[in-house]
Amino acid sequence: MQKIRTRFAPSPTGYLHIGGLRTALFSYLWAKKNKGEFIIRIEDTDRARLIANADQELIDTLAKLGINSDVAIKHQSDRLALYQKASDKLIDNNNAYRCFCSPERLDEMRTKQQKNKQVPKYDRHCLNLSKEEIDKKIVAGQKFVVRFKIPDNEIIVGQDAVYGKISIKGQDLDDFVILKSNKFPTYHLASVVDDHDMRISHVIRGEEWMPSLPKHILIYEALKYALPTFVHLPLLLNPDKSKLSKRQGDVAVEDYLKKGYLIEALLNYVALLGWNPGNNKEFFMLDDLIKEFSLEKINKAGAVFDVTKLNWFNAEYIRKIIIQNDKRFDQLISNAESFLGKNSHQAKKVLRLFGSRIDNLSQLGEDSKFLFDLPDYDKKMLIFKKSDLAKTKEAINLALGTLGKIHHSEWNQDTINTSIKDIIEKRKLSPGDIFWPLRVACSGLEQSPSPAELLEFLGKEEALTRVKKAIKKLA
RNA sequence: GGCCCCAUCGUCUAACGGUUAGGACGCCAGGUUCUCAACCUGGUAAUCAGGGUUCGAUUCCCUGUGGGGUCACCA
Repeated sequence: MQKIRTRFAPSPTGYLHIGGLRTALFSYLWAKKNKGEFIIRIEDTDRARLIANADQELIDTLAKLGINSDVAIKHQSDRLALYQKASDKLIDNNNAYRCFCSPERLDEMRTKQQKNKQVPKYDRHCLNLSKEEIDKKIVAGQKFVVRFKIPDNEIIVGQDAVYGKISIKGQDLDDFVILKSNKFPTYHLASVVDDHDMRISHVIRGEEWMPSLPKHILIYEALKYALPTFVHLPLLLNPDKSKLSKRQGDVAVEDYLKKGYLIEALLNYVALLGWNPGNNKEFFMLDDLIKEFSLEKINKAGAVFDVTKLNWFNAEYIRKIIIQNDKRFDQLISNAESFLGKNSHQAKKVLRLFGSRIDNLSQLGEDSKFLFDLPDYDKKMLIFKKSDLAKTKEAINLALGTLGKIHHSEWNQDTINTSIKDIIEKRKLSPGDIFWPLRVACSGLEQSPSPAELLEFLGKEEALTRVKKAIKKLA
């Protein structure tokens, strides 16, 4: 049995994209499910678009999410000899040829073709250069690229684990470049050579690569490499169904992390884009995904990336973690701290108060502001809609008296609630008569966590100060 | 435009050729209640169209339509 080996091969031209994350995740899951190996490989063959340190940031972001390479990470730029060798072999076997056409000539050719409503395609100007001509040009220092020679009249048939059989006529293909004039390989050559060299069993990548699958198959065959299993993943889409891109909303994984999305939620949501477990289960931690992932359940149609549902997952995870109160809660707290600024030392208590009221940690700062700085409010706000001024005054004064008698050590929700309910019963008040003004007194808001929670959070001293302030307003 | 791929509620999706087409998000309503959220209950909403094949098509085939991807010395 062949060992399952997958890879994620980003090019270091920017940050990790949500779509990239999904591809990396599926590759990782398939390897882990089969006790195989997952490999990260850096495809840095485009020298022009290269961004310094982007490779490391890509790797770090994946690591944060729990996705790590099982072997040392290689860069294609360190392996040029390998591609050169493959290119030479292809030339020797007459599967490829040198092309000395200048970019200007190619541009001209293409515009002419387009003007004539033809498909832009290399005209094979250099296909039949004689050995002497080639040598002369090389000696003269002329730059050249190496092009793969597409066999005429051949139908290339490929097999994909998701899409099944896909076939294309050779005549629809262009003699594509495999080695650039700077001796760097193009993606097509480099990825085939590397996937073979690294004994990749499953090539898992986005659907946008499907049109070049025939080219890759041709290279595999010309190089006499055994074909891996190809797995093309349906695209992630914008709400308008175009390929997910930075237009409306963020696409960088780091942006989501910075905005307060939890890793668990991100992975869970992304895993369910283009894949399903075959049942109604929808909560998956990484380990569950490894257990249940399968290639058969990958969809063909693209999936819209819908932040609304991500938000729901995020809210669910925030609540779950707070309720379970295990070590993940500590991580959540330190995560929350970054959104609370100078009040970060209160992160744990703020989370308890707002955990069920937010779907994102980034809301914490704004939502909890009133706890640290009471906003001004109108005195009319203190009167419950089904109550009146007299009753409100009576209730809040009674509350002040009762609360004042609670010892500091007893100052908690339960005691507070018991005392207030005691007043309600004895004085035949309705809960709204007393709870409502207490809420407004503590928060200056009409919507907030319950008064008892607020009172406890504020602590006896600050709580009573706010209640007294309310009484003064009513006077 | 050429080539390739795709098509179930608004979105993510389920359904050996036989189901009142299921679940989730969202939305709406009700319940709980001092507010909001959470929570519970219910509701809303889909097989792109037309032809076949079949006793029977969401499902298989064809055509159309729609959407997307791709056509670089970028990946």
